[in-house]
Amino acid sequence: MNRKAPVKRARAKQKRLSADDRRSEFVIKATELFAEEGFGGGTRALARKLGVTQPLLYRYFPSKDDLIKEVYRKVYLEPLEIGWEKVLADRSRPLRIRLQEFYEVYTDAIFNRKWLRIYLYSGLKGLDINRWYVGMVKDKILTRILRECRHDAGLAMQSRPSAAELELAWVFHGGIFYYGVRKYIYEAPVLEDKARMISDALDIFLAGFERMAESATDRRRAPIKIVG
Amino acid sequence: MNRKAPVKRARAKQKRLSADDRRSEFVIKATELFAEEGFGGGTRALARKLGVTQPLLYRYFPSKDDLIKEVYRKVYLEPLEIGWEKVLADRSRPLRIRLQEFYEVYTDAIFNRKWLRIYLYSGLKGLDINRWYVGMVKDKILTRILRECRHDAGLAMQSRPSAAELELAWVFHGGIFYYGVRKYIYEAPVLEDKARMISDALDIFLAGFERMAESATDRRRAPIKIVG
DNA sequence: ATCTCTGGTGATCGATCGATAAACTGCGCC
DNA sequence: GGCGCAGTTTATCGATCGATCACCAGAGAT
Repeated sequence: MNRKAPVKRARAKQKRLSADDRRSEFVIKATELFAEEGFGGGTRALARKLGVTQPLLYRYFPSKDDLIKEVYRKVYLEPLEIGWEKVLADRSRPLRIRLQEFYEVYTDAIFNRKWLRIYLYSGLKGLDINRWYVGMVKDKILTRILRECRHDAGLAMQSRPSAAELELAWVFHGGIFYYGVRKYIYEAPVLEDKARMISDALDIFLAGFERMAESATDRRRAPIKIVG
Repeated sequence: MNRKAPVKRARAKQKRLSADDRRSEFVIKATELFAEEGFGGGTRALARKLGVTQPLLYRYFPSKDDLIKEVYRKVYLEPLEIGWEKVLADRSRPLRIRLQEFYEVYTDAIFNRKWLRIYLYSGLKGLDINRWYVGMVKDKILTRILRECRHDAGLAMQSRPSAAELELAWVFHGGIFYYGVRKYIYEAPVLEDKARMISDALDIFLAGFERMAESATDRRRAPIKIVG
């Protein structure tokens, strides 16, 4: 056998990229792959998506875990790039409008198959970054929303929201989040008008907050008991 | 080499079980394993949990996939065994009480690490059984709740709830569901009093439903589009 | 034209995966 | 008390996984 034949390489395309480009291409395609297959997705499948061979991955990342960490970083930090802090805090505009705009922008950022699946997969792994993100939502979004609500209702300011208030905000926030899960994870039919969904959810949240604020001032809430 | 030495077996315990017992033990332990590791969890790790060897699995299940299917069946069908249909429909009791009791019982059934994790893992796989469950929640729970709400508010009965109403119910339901996810998946601190959380969520849902019902009587809403 | 640096490949290793076949062992039955 | 079957193990296969190594090739500098 002539093993020395200079096999004229019929490679589809010799894709010679700069190190930075190749590296970020790895992260992008890895995000897509892991979003679909979970983090158990293979490095060979990933290389195939790039049109390169598998060992090349290890020129850019010491291990698969390091690649995964980069995927986390990118996914979790992406939605934070929108400056929604100011949207919520800008008291020159009506609270209702601010909340509506914030949730429209926020859900625009995270309601897509890729983000939601990576988020759920990493949540199931119980990673620190996931806990950090949940804490961030609590501190930077829900606490801020509650502060604005209290201000809007003319209530006394307090450094930290009560546990019940916070839970109210979480249930509201979670309800909206679950809309994205139903649409992009379960692929179930949903009310197509997302803005309308947010608007309706806001209606009942704000009404509920006012009710709770009122009842908290005059009478103590009677505990609910269920017998049966 | 004396390869025929009758090695007196020092097995910890010869656990000789009946076929039925062994089989259900496989399903139980597989549920625990897959809940923690995902369905990528290995058959050897599963066997180790049972204190048996790995090939034994294949005496009871043709393949790992068949075992997984049994896990699905068990997990998805378990919460259905409570007869919550009657709890919701029993009009001799106040609606508010019925809803409170239903959600307390329902969440007692599904708010645990095992159930929620299996549910999320299988949801990410996009299986038919998951779609079936979501459809079941819609038809058997949310639609029924809305029907009872309409009846309670003295509104005209309609065979199927409007898309906006359904979405309202979904956001409410999802908000409660997300409480379980936060507690058992993210292991984040939550308001410990689950009944109180349900009660508060119900307050704002019912108030929101009434508001929507009122506004629907005087002015017409724009038509809503549903997309699969 | 050649040297060199670096992006990229081919071959392969050890571990682990799901699955199979054959041997063994303990319990119930006659 | 020995037979037989059902429950279990030992050994092993082929595929696939992440990772490593030596080598190749193409673009820019000289």
